[in-house]
Amino acid sequence: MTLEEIAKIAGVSPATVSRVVNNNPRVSQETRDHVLSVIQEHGYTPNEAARALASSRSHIISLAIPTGMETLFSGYAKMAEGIAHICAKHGYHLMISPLPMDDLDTCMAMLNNSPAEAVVVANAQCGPEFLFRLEKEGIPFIMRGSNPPSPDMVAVGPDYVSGGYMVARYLIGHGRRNLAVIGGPDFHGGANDRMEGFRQACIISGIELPDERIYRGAFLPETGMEAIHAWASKGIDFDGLFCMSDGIAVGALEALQGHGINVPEDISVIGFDDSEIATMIRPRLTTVGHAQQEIGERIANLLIGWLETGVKPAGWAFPVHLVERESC
Amino acid sequence: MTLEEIAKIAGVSPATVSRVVNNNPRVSQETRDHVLSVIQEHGYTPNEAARALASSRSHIISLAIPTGMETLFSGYAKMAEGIAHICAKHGYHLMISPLPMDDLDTCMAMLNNSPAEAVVVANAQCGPEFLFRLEKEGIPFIMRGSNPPSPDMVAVGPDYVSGGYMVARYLIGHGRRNLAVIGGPDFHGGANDRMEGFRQACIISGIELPDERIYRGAFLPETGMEAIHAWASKGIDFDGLFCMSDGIAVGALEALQGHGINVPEDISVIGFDDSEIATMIRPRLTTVGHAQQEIGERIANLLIGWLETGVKPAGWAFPVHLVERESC
DNA sequence: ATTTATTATGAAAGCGCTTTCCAAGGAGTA
DNA sequence: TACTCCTTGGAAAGCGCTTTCATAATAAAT
Repeated sequence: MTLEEIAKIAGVSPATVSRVVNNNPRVSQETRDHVLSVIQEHGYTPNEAARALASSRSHIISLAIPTGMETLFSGYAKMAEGIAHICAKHGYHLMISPLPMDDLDTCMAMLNNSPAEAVVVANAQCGPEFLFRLEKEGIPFIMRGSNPPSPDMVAVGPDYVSGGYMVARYLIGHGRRNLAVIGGPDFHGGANDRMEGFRQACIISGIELPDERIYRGAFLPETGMEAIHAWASKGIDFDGLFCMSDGIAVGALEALQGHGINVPEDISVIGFDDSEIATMIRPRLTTVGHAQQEIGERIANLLIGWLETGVKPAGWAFPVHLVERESC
Repeated sequence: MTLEEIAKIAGVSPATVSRVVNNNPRVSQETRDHVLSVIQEHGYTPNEAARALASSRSHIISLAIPTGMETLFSGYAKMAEGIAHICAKHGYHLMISPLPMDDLDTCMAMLNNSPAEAVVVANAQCGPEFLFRLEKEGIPFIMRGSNPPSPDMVAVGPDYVSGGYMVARYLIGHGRRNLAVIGGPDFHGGANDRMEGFRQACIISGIELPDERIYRGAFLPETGMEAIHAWASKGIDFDGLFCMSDGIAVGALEALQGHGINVPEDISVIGFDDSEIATMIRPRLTTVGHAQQEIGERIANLLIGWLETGVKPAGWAFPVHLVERESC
């Protein structure tokens, strides 16, 4: 079934059918209903390729993720579903593009070879150069995260600053005074945001946070273990620990156990992300949750709006919430 | 830059450029090199939409996953990356389509509205009806898994039968004689395969496996807990437990602890999938691993081959391996 | 030298849709 | 009545590529 055939059957021109299909108002209600019924009856589905060619709009959004980071990707699964959900609703499609972030030229080539007309960057893991390249090439994109490298990039993600703030206040509320932090990479905007919020809360509460009790590394269990061991060997003491990801917390918890330290008796530990593992380890991890799927939905809505209207939207920070479990 | 412009610059016809771009052998090496250099110099990228329209080949593969099963989806992340990787290599693209599996008509409509020309079904979780629909509509597809509902569907996945076999033998090798199994849904081919292999090993080893020690449910921690509690309340005893997924094992382990049973001292527990949690829980879970990414790559290669040659490939079962950790 | 098989290239007709431009008719206005 | 304005619908020109068919050129066979 092609548009033209439908036109013939309905006794109208192809232009009219196209208008009906695309909700163009320049058709009388009468004609519209008639065409619609013919379409219904004959089960017509527009050819996406033809539509894309004629309108130079592919209706395809690409989700860029760094290759080799399966774990990260799986963390973004809920977001992906949120995006896909909204896409489907608006007749868009979600494509996933694992990109070798260490080779930006290849990345751009892959993106250019793809039919996607916009991209959501799912990792602040990659440095900012990638984002600058996207901007330079004029590809509409939204980054999932906060703290974009340039103020006119649009970022949508959890409100990490208040996340960090919340954690510190909670720890302090539990009587902890000697706080420590194990965080993500230095260049990671989200990690820096969490740090900032955490610091603010410390200042407000009149609590010191010496640099030696801050350890930055990857968002992985290994980093957690490293940090604990490093501190232990230097005899650095603390009673409240903020791990910037649940993965880090898993490692930290294990190392702590190894050193015969009890959680939550001796020290309180808080993670971040409220991922699945949080309920699977012992003690169950107190952590900070954010609405992954909702974020995905917002990103998709914003991006689609941008594509349709041509006006770049503003970013958005989603509130986060503390999930109390057993590690504090 | 369009093909036509390249043709003009190179002083050849559009047809020739097209042939060069598509590796059509009907071009002399000389011409080919020349055109290629012009393309290189001017940075030409073919328009995917036009190509799709003219050839009615979108080069897009859809990964169908059931909506709302984020956890499952995340489990398939590595596979997705494998697929995407091979796709990229062959100029294909991977689209993800969360489908409401409870409404097959909607599923098919969504698939038909998408530009995908083939699909990989990532969940044996959905009943077989979906697969039959795909077959009826003549959409090329490969299911990830084993034991397809119809013999002429192509399935690619881990060799679950030998996985189950391996587990039983291992348990028995550890001196366990009273075996028990907590498994996935009855309609799940993969679960049934594991069961079959497990049974075979029992028979060969002359070990009884009474039905009361087999509990089937979802692939979730809850199922593991239910099973343990059910058995405990009935006073059913066992010393070797096979959980058909790591998730189930997590629940079982927890329930076991709740009943004051020690693992691995009192009973040995083996999971399945070698997912991330396996190393994060205590005791670290002995489990069965399979090459997720490799499976994805194979699926993609097979599907692309099918698309290019038109001949339906044969399915494939990947060997699995036992990962020894602390729960046995 | 003539015919036949081969190979390399171009011309041109679409693929199925969108969109601009134009025409016709009806309503509103002077 | 003559004029302008607005609404609805059609005609037709592409969008950028693929692919069939024809043709020219070259090689092989007779």
